[in-house]
This record gives sequence, C-alpha cells and structure tokens, in this order.
Amino acid sequence: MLTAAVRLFNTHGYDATSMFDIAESLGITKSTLYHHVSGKEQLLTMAVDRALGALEEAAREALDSPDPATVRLRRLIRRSVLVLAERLEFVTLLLRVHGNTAAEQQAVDRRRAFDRIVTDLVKQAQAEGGVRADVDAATAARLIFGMVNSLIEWYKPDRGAPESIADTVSDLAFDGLRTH
Amino acid sequence: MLTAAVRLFNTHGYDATSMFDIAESLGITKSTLYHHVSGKEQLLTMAVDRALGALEEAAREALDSPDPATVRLRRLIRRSVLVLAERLEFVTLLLRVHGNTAAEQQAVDRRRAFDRIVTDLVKQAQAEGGVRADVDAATAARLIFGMVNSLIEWYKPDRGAPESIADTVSDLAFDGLRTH
DNA sequence: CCATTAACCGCCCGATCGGTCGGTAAATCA
DNA sequence: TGATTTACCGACCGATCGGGCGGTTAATGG
Repeated sequence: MLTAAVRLFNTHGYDATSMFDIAESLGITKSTLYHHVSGKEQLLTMAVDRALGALEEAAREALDSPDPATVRLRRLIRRSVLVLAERLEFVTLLLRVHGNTAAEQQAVDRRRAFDRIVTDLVKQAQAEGGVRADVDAATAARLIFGMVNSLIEWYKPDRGAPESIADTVSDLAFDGLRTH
Repeated sequence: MLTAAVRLFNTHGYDATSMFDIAESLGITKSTLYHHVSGKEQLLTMAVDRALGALEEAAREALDSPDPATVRLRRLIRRSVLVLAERLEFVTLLLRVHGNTAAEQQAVDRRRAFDRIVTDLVKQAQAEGGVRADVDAATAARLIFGMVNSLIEWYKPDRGAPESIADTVSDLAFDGLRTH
C-alpha cells in the first residue's frame, strides 16, 4: 500500500496524485484507503522515514567507526549509493520534498543533518591529508552527494549491480575522470 | 511576470501554485493574468525554454569546436555550471519537470538530447585517452552532470562567484577529492 | 476628437480534491 | 453461537482550482 502510493507520487508528483488514484491502483475505494491510513501526508511521512532511516544508519556507522575520516567518507559514499539503489523509490520521494508542510520540513531538517555529517567528514579527511584542502569542504560535500543523489534520476537495476555502481561513484569521487 | 511565476513554482511546487497566487504576487487579478498568458502551462513552457536555450547553446559550442574532446568536455561542464548559476530559477524548474504533460515531455526529450551529447563527448574523450576508459561513458556522464545539476539544490550567489564554482566542479570532476 | 486596442476587473462555472459519515459484510474470538 | 472488531463501501461536503465571460477604464493613433 505504501509502495503503491510512493510509486504514484514519483511518477505523477505528490500533489498531482489523488487519494482516489492510490486507492484505484490497489483495487479498493478511497474510503477503505482512509480506513488504513490517516491521510495523504502520513503516506509521505512513512515513505521518507523509510529513506531517512537507512541513510541515517549509514551516517551513524561512519561516525562510530574508529577508522580514518578518509576511509569513513569513502565508505559512507558507497553505503549511500547502496541505500539509494535498494530503496530507490523512497529516496526519490525524499529528495523531491521541499519543506512546504510541517512534515516535509522535518524531513528537510533530517536531510540537512545528514549533509552536515558529510561536510564534517570531508573536513576531517582534509585535516588528515587524505582529501585535497584547496576546495571548500561544504561545497565538495554537496557536489559529491549531488553525484550520489543523481541516481534517483537514472538508476535502474539493469544499469548494473548496486555494488558496481557504488565502486564507480566512489572511484570517480576520489580520482576523477582523468587517466592515471 | 514569468520570473514571479517561476519563483513561486520553485518554492511551492508547480501543482501547488495557483494562478491566483501568481496574480496576487504581481498585484493583479487572475483575469488580468489570463489576459497576458494563455494559461498555466505556457508559463512553464516559457520558463523551461529559457533554461534549455542556454544549455543547448553551450552544447552547440562543444560540438562545433575543433578542440580535443577532453577540453570540450571540460568547457561544457564549466559553461553548464555558469548557466545553472545565472539562470538558476529557470533551470531549477526544468530539472524538476517529469514529463507528465505534452509540454513537459518535450522538455524531457530536449534534456535527454543534451545528455546524449555529453555521453558522446565522454566517449570521444576516452578514445583520445584524456578520460579513463574503465568507467561506462553514460554512467560517468550522468554522474558528472548529477554533480553539476546539484547546484539547483544549494547554490546561492553568496556561496561564491559562478566562475569559482565552475572551477571547483571541473577540478573535482577531472581530478577527484584525493590529494595529488 | 473619435475609434480602436490593450490592460484590467468582478463574477461565475464545472471539475476535482482531501476527507467524513453511516452503514454493511466478513473475520475473529469468547 | 453470539458479540465484537476489522475491512470495506457509496454518498456526500466544503474548499480550491484552471479557466471563461461581459464589461469598464486607459492608452494610442488617425
């Protein structure tokens, strides 16, 4: 039921998807749908929670590990790609949310907390000497995760296994396009 | 008038923005707004045209130049960042469009044509030996422009001059995070 | 100065939306 | 078996939306 809603939200947009559409895609009526969920916003909340939960666990791992920041950053990038690939539809919805309601604002705040963790990790990696120090840490963090997050625009299971995509992304993030 | 509409589309979402909202933000009535534009969809079409026009001109430059593909690719990345920064609101709207109407579908098609040009450029650069050949060209193109396109999520004029952001992006794209 | 055009407005319409309510059939449990 | 809960439905409501219509004022040009 949640997955059906998320699929419709992603293909037609959250606002453009009516509760009738969701009910119809499930072969039930709108009334029945309301018997199971409290409203449209709850569907959104549950969906973005599922995405944020996985992302936050990956971030927690990166914080708790005793390894150097550079390897923790690389691992967080890889893990994030895997989360994106595995929960593609939920993360897609999350990344399209823009804080127009209270529930959306909360999701945006949690996303920002994630971004802050990444920025701090980049800063530590720079201090360690593992990452070049001539780029602003916040900018680099945003750009690298811009790369990661772009998966929601193009990733499909037949475009490669999540693990191999994760390798490509972290390779490109650390070594760039140039031949070595 | 167009810019007012685009600003509202970006902050509240296209569907969530009513023609009344747009008219109100201009200090006119809905009737007057309809006297100047044929409808809501025309506003969207005009806005994405303004974004696609600039992007397509950058792509044309990259195609017409006699330089090696590697330098043309780098130039296209830089020019794209500049277009994103200068026409941020229009490109933001463009990148959020998902082909739900005929007009939107046309915009998506033109975006895909742009992506194809980038992929071809990466392929040529790989053939030249200027770009590593161990990553799939289409994947690399999508990831690099995922990085570029992420600007719509965070760029503000006070976060640096467009030119310096363009340098950072192309540096990161070609050389990565690693210290050299 | 008069006719035409452009800019503007108030009022209305049909459609759609999120959500509610009263009630029925089916499952569960004592 | 009888009572209670759960799943389900049709009909309805108030609000909002994109858009249209008829008419008025202001500018323009011969």
